[in-house]
Amino acid sequence: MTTKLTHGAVEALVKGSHVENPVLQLLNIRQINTTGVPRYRLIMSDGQHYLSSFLMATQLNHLAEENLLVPHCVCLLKRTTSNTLSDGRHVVVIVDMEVLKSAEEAGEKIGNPKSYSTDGQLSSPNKVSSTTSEPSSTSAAEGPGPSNNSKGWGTGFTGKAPVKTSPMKTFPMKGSPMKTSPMKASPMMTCPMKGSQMKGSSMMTCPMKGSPMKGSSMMTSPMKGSQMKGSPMMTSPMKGSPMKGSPMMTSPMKGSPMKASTSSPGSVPKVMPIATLNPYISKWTIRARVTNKSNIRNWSNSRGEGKLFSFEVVDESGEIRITAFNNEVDKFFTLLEQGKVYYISKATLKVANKQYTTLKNDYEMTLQAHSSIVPCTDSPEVPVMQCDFVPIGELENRDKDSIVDLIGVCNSAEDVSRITTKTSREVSKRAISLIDTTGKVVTVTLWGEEAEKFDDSGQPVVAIKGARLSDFRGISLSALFSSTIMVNPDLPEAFRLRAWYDREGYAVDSQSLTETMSVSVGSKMNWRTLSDVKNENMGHGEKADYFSCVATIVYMRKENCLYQACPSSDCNKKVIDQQNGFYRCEKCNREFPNFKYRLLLSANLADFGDNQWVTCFQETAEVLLGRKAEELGQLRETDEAEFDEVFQKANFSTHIFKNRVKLETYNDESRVKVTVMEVLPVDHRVYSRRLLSNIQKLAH
DNA sequence: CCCCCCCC
Repeated sequence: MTTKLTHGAVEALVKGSHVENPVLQLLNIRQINTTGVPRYRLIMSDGQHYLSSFLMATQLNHLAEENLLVPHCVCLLKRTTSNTLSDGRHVVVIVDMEVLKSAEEAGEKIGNPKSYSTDGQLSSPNKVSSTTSEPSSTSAAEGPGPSNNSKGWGTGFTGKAPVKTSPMKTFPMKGSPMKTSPMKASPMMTCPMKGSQMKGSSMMTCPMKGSPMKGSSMMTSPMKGSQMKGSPMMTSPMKGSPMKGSPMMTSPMKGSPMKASTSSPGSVPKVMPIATLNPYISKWTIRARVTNKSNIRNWSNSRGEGKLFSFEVVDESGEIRITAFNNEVDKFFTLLEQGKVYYISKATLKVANKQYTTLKNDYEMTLQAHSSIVPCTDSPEVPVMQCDFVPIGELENRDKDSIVDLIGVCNSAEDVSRITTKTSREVSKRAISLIDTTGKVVTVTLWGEEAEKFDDSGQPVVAIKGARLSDFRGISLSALFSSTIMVNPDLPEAFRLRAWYDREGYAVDSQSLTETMSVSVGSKMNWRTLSDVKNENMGHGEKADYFSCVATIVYMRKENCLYQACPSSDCNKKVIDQQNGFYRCEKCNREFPNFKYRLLLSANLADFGDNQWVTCFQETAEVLLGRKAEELGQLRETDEAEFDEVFQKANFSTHIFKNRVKLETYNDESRVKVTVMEVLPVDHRVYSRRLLSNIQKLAH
């Protein structure tokens, strides 16, 4: 059975008319650059027409690399954008697609497609290329792969064609709308809505309305800093947001209208999608919204010194980071406002260092002296931000140090505190706790002004773009300088979360990925059952092992639990009663008229599966028995019934035990010795789901 | 050309 292609789709895609999930056949694929991140240009056919000007967004490169994009395969184009290069040529950027039928299954070229002319001036789709771009039977039969021919159709996109559009003039600095001092660290510097103009914003239904969030102050809203005056209908922080519910806001992959993003002809420049930019295209203009503008920072290193700032921009196709240095800082810093849209051209593209980038773009941009940035006043369709939220329950599967976008309801937050860093800097920090529909909770640390200004009242929805995953206390996150923190953002995810939390989420038996609060201060819990300790041969290694368990004391040897120790403050050696009123310490080689009582308690701990003898020294034994060693020593001498009572009371009590386990050998006999390092109360915050599920998981 | 991202 032959596959039905979507006739007319090529034309529709080029013109930017809406066409729902068109099915096209790949006739050829070619890598158009030989260095850097590969970019692929495709010839696609709808059975009637073919067009060679399909450009694949790099996030789809895996399809080519996995050899799925073999000529004649049939593809479902789930998301595209149509654009016109500055020389007038049309490009269809494939942002998302899937292969419906392999080349093998599809068999051969479907129909007898003719070349689709993309421009009145162009008689063929390959004006800029050699004949290799024709999907003749021979070339179409070629498999994918980089072209060795530097003059092949791959060069067609490198901007060698004449440019019709006149370059933009650099926007003058005077009369800059920036009101705050550039150097002032505003708390809203990371908020996408900062400084956004509310005027003329159309009302939109606000899913947040009537939710408990209404009690949250405007101070925590991403709308903070917006010019709200003259918006009398504003009843909710979310309402009237210029974010306009763009479906592309959070997921570039779904629901994009396939509307041409080219501007109307005239003085406005032709605009290219960010996703199509690469260092091999020399002439381009993007129209994009500033989403995350940094402060100006100075640097000084062996290579020199200077100042810089960076910002991120987003359009419907993608996002990119842009950095300005020195003179360009002076030129552009005040011009660029968070949340506003600009035409940007003539900056330098370079490969982004993935180590530092939080954005989904293989490239980043550096502004140059001749770069042009011009405000775009009317562009509501430009999305506000792109987030790729990772469910909190998914975080366990992500690598340490990876950068993630996160959204959740802030169900609790620490107070802000001041800490001193290793480099003796003082900084504010605040840990907040986020929960989402996975029922998992994670702690995120906010820093600096983000920490100071954060308001958790009303249990707001918090979205964080670009937080770093850490393995501290299990799993936790830290906001970065480059993170964007949005409180009650106008995002579909936020509305869903709000509804979920208010309906049921507030009551779910949540499970924290981050070890919290009283337990495990400074160290990670390594939960084990007592049978695990044996089964895993814990302590048999060269170094001791440490584990934590929840267990019940089932027996304590009260005989010999106390000994008479050297009274020297740093010596706990057992002393010898000289029977003359003096006590001798062999270690100190001294006799003392007194001694101190020390505890050395052997106890048998049990959990549901096993039991284990452990040793508790002074501090831990005192916690278990609820008495000081000295007290117990006196009691044993004066009131044996009361002394017994202490043990009776402590027996069958349940605690969290943090233990050290090590194989010890004496007299050729090896046995595992478990020493209790710390005894903690069974705190329901910890001894809840996580612990139980871990124990259950570990038990089987 | 930066790339600091802190603390328990």
